[in-house]
Amino acid sequence: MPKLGMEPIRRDALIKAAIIELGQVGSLDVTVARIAKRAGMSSALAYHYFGSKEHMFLAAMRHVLSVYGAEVRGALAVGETPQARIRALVRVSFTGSNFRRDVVAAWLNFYVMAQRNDQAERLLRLYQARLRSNLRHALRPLVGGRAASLADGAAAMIDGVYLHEALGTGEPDGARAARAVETWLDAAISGKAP
Amino acid sequence: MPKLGMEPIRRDALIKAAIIELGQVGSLDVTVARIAKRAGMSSALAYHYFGSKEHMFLAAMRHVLSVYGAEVRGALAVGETPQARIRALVRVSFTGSNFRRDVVAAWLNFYVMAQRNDQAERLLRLYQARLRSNLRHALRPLVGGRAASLADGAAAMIDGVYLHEALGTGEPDGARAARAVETWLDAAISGKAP
Amino acid sequence: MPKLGMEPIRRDALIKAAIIELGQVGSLDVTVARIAKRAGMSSALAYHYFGSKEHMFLAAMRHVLSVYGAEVRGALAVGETPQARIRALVRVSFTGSNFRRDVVAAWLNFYVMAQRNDQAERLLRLYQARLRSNLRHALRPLVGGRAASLADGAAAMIDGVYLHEALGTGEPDGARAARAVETWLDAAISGKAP
Amino acid sequence: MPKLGMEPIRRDALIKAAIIELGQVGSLDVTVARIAKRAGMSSALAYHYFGSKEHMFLAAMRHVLSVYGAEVRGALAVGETPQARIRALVRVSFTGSNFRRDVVAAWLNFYVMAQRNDQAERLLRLYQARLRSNLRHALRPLVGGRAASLADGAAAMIDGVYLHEALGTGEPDGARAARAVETWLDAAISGKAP
DNA sequence: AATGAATGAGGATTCATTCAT
DNA sequence: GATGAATGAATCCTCATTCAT
Repeated sequence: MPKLGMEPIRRDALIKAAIIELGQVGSLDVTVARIAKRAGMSSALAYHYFGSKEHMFLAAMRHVLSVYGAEVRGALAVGETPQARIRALVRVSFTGSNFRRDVVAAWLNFYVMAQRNDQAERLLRLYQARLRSNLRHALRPLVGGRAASLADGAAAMIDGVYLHEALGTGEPDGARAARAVETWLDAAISGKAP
Repeated sequence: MPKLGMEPIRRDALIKAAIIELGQVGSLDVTVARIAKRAGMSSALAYHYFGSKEHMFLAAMRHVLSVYGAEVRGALAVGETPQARIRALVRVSFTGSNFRRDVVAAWLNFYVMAQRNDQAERLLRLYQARLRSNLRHALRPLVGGRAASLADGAAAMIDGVYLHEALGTGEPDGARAARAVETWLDAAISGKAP
Repeated sequence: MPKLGMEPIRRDALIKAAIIELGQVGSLDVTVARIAKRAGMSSALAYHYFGSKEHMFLAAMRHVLSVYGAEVRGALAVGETPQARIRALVRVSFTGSNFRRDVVAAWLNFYVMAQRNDQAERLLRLYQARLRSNLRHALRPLVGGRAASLADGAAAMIDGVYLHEALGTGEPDGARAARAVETWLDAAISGKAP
Repeated sequence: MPKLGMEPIRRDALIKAAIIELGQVGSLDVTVARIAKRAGMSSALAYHYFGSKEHMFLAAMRHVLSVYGAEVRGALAVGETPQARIRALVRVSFTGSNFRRDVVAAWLNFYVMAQRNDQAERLLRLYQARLRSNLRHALRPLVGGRAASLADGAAAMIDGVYLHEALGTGEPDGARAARAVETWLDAAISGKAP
């Protein structure tokens, strides 16, 4: 029997390396060879496991999204009041593994990829739909019929702030970012606008 | 006899072609040959005028930014009340040449480019600084000390909505986008949050 | 306990798979992995048994040739008159396992292989020499001194018809092919030409 | 104005180099780089002119076929009697540029290519159809209704002899090859077989 | 001013082959 | 006996870029 069970380990290493390279190089032009090297293997092996560069990036994207999704679920489970749940939803985007420099940069590239790759587009839409849906549910008890429109706005706001961070030098400041979104949300919630 | 004054015409054609290609292909991988072809000339001539692909993209970026800047100035000049000026600032981002499908996509790629190219980064920062500054000035009469923070928020919101449009299928809807931002701004202005 | 006698079974499966793939893909570019997969094993095992891709192809070639040779011997044993023996020699080439679509295509590739591989060339020459020799022996009672030249012609004719079938669409028609050769042989035998 | 009119020269050089390499290496695995080098240019230029390796091979094939076609037309124009025309048709296949060692080997590879490439298959069929048609026309005055079947036989015979030469060592002997075919044809023409 | 010609360098992808278990 | 793991070495193809004319 050969050495077994390498596949998940290798895939994982490649996905992580891809995200780091994506963040470092800042574009989808990252070489498969570079990613493989960072992951400690030959590029041929990377192909063996992913079949193509594109598939590798999609896997990386799925990984980022699933981590995000898991943290969202975790945060929602903890929040007891609607306010707490909203706060949690916002904070998750700007915390921990979702707000690391390289992950933020990777996101930006996923957006670019989504313009050409259907799979990527679908993933991105899915993420956005979930985010909006979660926000809507949390907002409804507070603002009733305005929930939908506020949720859309909050989602845009989150992504906008996120985008700004993709450009900043130095490590992004999640606390500040979250506060910016929350400030707006508070104002909007208590505001009269539809 | 050599044709006189061809230079600005050629440069312009290339810049416009670059933006269109950028929007169409959706990534910086557009080839110089394709751009030149669309602009009706050989790629060698493109190099003659711009020296490198990067310079060409930077010129395209500057073009987009300067069009935007001009429209902002025009809009500010017309607006008489602070409210009108804010409204104008927001609308400009989602109108006409600033909100065409390809321009939006080009913009996204400028963000990517800014992660590696200092010039591009500077241009983008400059744009953001100006946008914030303009918003601040317009907001001060209405919210006083909260102007700075509201301006930052509005800027993020604008870019966030813009980003969402970059992904949407079909032509982006500028009126809806502008309304989304304005709704938020109104709420924030009348809100109690800092 | 290790299974006993797996070797011949595995080798056989690989050889058969190689021929099928050769016929299907239509060139020597077939990958070892594909052949092994079709044969129901890992490519590593294919290497275990054959040492190299080339050896595997040579084995396949030998297999095809030996099947052919066996059928020739069988046919000759049955034929009682010279005419019957000639007829048998011709028919064998266009019957059964020697005239299956994939075998015909494989044959064509053996010709290509023979241009670079000495072993392959030797095998091919051997086959041709035997075919000619058999034809000569069968022809001698009928045409005496013209046997050698007629045998050469018949051999060329057989291969030419065979080649044409390798290109045809649909399953090759052995009966028609055999008849074409026989018609010529009959004419030549009764002809005045040397 | 740049250096002009290189295209036909380069294409020609590449086609010729491709045929030589094909004959030398003996398989379609010839590297584009090798061909380009032999033709005295970079492989990038080869791609510039042909777009792909496949297209280059197809062009080579077309070249070989068109040379052959031209020689056939020339030979037919000269032949005055049916016998002379038949003789000419046979001899052309075994003379000059159609019977050079490398060209013969190239042919063999065209057959292989035809198994996977539709264009190649079409070209090969076209060649065969024309050869048969020419033979039929020349044979009709001599054998009437048997012309079609004799033409098919002759075509197979020609290709068969040709195939045998692809394997021979040393320069092929065209005269002998032609004689072999002619002997058969004479016998068949004067024979009683249909 | 303008362009066809030309290439070096690089990157994705494939595959025969080896090896540890 | 059997195979997943692993890679070096190609090879195709692309493209930014340069240059002679």
